[in-house]
Amino acid sequence: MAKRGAPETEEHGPGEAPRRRPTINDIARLASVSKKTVSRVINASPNVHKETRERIEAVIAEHGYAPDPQARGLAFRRSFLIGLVYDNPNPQYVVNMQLGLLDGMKGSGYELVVHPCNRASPTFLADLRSFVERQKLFGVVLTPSVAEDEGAAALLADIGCAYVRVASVSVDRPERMIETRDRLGGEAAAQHLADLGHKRVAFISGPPSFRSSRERREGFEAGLASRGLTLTSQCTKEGAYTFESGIDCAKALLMLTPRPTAIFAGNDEMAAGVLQAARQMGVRVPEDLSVIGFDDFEIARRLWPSLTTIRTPTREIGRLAVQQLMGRADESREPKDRLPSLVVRESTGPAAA
Amino acid sequence: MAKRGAPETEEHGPGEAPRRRPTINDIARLASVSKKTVSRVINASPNVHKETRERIEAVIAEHGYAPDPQARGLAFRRSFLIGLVYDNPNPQYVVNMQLGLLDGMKGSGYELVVHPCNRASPTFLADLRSFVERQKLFGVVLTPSVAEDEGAAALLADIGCAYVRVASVSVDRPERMIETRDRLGGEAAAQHLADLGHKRVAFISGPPSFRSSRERREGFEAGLASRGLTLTSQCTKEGAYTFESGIDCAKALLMLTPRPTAIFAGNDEMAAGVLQAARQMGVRVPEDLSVIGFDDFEIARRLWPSLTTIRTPTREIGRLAVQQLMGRADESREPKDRLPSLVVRESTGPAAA
DNA sequence: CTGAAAGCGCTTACAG
DNA sequence: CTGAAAGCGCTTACAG
Repeated sequence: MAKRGAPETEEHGPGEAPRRRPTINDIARLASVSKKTVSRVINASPNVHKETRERIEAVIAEHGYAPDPQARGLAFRRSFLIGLVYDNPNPQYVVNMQLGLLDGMKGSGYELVVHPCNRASPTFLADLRSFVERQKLFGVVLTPSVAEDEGAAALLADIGCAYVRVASVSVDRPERMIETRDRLGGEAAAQHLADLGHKRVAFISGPPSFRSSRERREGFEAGLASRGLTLTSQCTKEGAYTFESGIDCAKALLMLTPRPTAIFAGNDEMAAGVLQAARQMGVRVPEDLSVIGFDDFEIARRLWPSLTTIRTPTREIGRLAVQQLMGRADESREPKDRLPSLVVRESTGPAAA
Repeated sequence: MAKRGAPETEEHGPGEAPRRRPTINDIARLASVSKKTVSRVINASPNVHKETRERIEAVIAEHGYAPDPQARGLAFRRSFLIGLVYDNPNPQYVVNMQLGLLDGMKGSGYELVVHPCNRASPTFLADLRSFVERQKLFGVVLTPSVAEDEGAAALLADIGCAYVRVASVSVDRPERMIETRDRLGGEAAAQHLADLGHKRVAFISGPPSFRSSRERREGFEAGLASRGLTLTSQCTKEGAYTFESGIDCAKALLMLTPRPTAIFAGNDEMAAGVLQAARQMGVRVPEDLSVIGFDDFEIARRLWPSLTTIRTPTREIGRLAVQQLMGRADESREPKDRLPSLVVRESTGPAAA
């Protein structure tokens, strides 16, 4: 390999063997204290004389000392790893969530370990258990739908693993929850369509295994009700949060007489399917049909017409979730930042006369 | 929390306190050997009497013993963590790669730690270094474009961290490379278009920071040349692997006179942009224009018309990369499984007369 | 406020 | 083929 580009390192000059990283013993010796006192500084114990602390901190900084998480973990009987446990098939969701978690963990010394899972697998709980116990995880963040799994939560509580569940509505103690309040998004969708004069509106739900399916529907119904409208059972179809299910449900809805003038799809993927079905059936969007999605993932801007949707701040939610897990919840932020909000684009318009 | 759904555990019956996990000392005592001998069994040392080994293995199985990776790591001076270092902005790529890595790591006792990075950041190498050194990673997998960064590779080599680079062409020693051979995909795209009778073909490349941009172009040119066609500089635009850049480049190409009858976009994202631009300019696909992408991510099937593209087996590539990193490369598989291949859908058709 | 001893659960280096 | 001792780099429990 080319030596060009090899980084200069502080650890060793040219020709010297790489010096090993300093340990707590090195720092103790250099600061003329016991390693226990260095340990107190590392762990921010209040019982250290101010001058002693400053001396030790100076030595630590000078030598770029960082405690070994493995040794620390062995003594603490837990690791400095945080697990992301997920079963959401949407890559955009997963990546946004990961980025949010990493945002919140930045500088904390923790690392993120990913654990996709399958609630339907017979070894689901056993796998989760061995993942958490073997690595002695500091804690895990659970996202939908596995966040709504009582078996998983009970297992974690049972083995004493800290966790935070991200879900559309509270299903656990407050310190173990981040609520995304999808219901509010459903309401906003309904009100947007009502404001555009739509009366015959339809809804395509996600699968019942996701609590968000229900919350989005109930929010939508509540929003319609606030404008004197109702969602008929004929105009309600159960999808699966997939593109294909969006197509199928939309085809059924577009064959109704009279045809609905607007469809609220439970997520952007299904909304993309609705647009596809409309195109195939010669239904113009938004002239003949308004379409609204949920998520505001990248696909929303790529669709044609571009998709009116409900934005969910997934990355921000992820940041909040880990911070809460690490006990560093940052209360200063506007809670508004984490609520679903309407994004109007081209796929919605006034109801046809 | 509801106790319903709490998993039954072998570790403790009702009312009992949870028993701690067995350690190497427990196994040694139960098998009437020293812990060193248990250690030999754990580490598959050949120097253990067959009967001794079997006795120990039975005790291990009976008690569900699994060595503590932290303690093992402390003694080994390295962890059982594998890092995924990436800067590819495409969520589908990242998730597919992660799934592939996890496939390959399944049952190995290693865990996957994710590390997105930014080559343009001034702290890029320092961040990578501290990530690897602090966690004493077993090794890392690098994916494009960071896989092509000589500074990163040199740093890892310097600090003695094993790594495997996933790139379109070999840029390192064979044991440190997984080649995706994107050039072959470019060739297949060219031959498909040539077979359909296209003569005036255009290309939208990715950014120069990705080696794949060049490989896909060179493959395309080679494929055209094999059919007596050439790619003119007028018909070559530099995009950025983004939807928006696909739109911009396609608009420029579609204003040429004579207009190209086919466009090969360097990835599916840009191909989506080409379809968008064509729609806006009233150019029909595939009647007036054939479009072909690269990747075969989910978006390809959702576009309208659905996208002809080059499939890249990202998940399989990921599986191979970690196995190679762990020294368990599985040579039995057909190498064919990992090559790019043409997927014909609706966006390509015969050249207009 | 500070430290010496013992221990976390493994492995290495050395004996036998 | 097997084991007793020492050590990996930290923390806990106990003294002072």
